Amino acid sequence: MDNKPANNFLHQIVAEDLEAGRVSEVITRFPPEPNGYLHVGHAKSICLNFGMAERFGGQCNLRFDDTNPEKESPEYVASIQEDVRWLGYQWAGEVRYASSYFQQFYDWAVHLVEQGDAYVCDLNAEQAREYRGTLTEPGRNSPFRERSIEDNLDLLARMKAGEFDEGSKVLRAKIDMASPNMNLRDPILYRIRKAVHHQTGSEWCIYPTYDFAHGQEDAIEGVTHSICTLEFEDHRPLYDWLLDHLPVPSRPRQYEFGRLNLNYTVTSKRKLKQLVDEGVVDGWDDPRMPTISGMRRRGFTPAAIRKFCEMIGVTRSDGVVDVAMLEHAIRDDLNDNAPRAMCVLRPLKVVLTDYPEGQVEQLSAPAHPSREDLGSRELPFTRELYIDAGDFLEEANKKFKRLVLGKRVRLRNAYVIEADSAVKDDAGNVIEVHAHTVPNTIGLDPEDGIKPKGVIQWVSASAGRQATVRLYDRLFTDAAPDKGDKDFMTLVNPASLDVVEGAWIEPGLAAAAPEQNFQFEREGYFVADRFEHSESAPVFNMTIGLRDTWNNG
RNA sequence: UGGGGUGUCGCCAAGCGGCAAGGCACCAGGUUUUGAUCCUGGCAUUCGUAGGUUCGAAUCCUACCACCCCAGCCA
Repeated sequence: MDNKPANNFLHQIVAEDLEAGRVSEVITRFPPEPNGYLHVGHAKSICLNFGMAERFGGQCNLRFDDTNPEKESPEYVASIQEDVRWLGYQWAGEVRYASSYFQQFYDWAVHLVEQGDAYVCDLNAEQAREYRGTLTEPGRNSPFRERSIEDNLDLLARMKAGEFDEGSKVLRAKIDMASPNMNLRDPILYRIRKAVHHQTGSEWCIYPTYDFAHGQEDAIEGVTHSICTLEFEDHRPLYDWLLDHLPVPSRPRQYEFGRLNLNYTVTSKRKLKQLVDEGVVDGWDDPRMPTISGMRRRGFTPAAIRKFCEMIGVTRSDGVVDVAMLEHAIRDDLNDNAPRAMCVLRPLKVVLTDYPEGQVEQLSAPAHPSREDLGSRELPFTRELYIDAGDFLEEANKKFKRLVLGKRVRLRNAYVIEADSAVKDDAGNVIEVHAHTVPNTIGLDPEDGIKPKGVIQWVSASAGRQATVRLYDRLFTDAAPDKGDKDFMTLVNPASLDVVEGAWIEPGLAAAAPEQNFQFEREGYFVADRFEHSESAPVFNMTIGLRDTWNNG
């Protein structure tokens, strides 16, 4: 309970509350609305809320804030639970739903009316907007503001009974139409929505607004610290007003933190949904998406995402985090834990003219340079093999540490070879390289003392397997696709996906389990696709390339 | 021009009156059968600006400036 990652201002608040005895235990909650898939911004909130409970020995609830049936669906309810679990968190007890408290909310609405603190208003949406005033001008009281308690009670009951049309009436709190805080200008508590709700069906035709639900949900669940993002700060006075005017069972407190912004990324459910709906990506879990499920499919690990959230911290300032930090987090995890393997993305055949046809040597290579516990794998070595086309040049300067005619290069985990000639097609393209092995160089330097310039990966042409490898680049070409009046849809990177159909992989890779991570040496980290990879038709997704400091940055 | 916030290195972020942590990125070396990893070193005489209080301020006070949020019967 006391081995903490970094400290942040909320940890301090909670620690002080515990110490002062203001709360005896910490109860937090992660309250998504099931109207989209969770994204990396939610991961920050999840890590914060669940992490807080973990750190202080409390509990964290998963509660769906399902007060708007028109935008929600069971698909989202399911995906959200899966994502939270995948991140490694366990919520306290059963999953909760705001909708399961609807009767209580209604009873409290009646309570407010009886106290003279709420009234039924017949203004339509446009009229209500007019009466609300503007940022600089106070609003005016609704002509329905002074209805009698009896009338309000009757009208509210009939709203609930379905007697009125959508939009014709709302229940509003009677606070202050002249408040400089717009949220206090008689905020709407209930609206009529004759929609089927994914949890309550047709039981209700009036639904509470966020403001009339959130604080009470927290109070019902005994939430002590209700953590939300900065844009709800102006709602806190209303959150408190409602709790002060209702006979709630506990008194939660709201605290706000700055939401996560990532450059080259959009994190808005609306925009992510648009990318999905317009087919820019293949779905919410497309590996290019910053959704939890997209990152999962891309090969990110829960540990890396949690590490990232720890790195960026929690504050009240809203900044833009460099995606390089997210990339660092996943590289760091995978460098430690991903087995190494070899994959040739752009195959160029090499024939070792001195190597006997039909001969196969089973070479053994460690799965990881420092993790002996990860074991080793067998690499069949044969006369014909593939290297990457980018690893050969007929002639090159000394900076080029790969294969050059007349020069040597080490085949990773195998022999040093020397290139003799290049075979070209009619157009002059190199289609094959003839080379020979330097004897006795498995695990040893050449006996003549002439060391190879570099090391390159290879795959046996006869024993290797072919695979589909998907290479990804950032989804947006602009560092701030979300900012200003730019249309983010026009900033989509046309080259964000590159599907390589004819890649060659070392034989053992075909048997990889879906979601297994690897480092394809000298290329990057890859993962066997969660849904489409199979031993007979291997499919790998690039998680992130290796850091490359070759051409000065 | 109303209200609520935030301003510390290119980015994130410690700092809570005693003399600017750390991470990312970047740069320079070293090791290396991954141009990776790893290791070493460098990287804010200065904390939005201007005043003030104090022996002493990023930390307190004042004014100003910049940016973000709020006028959904969304959350």
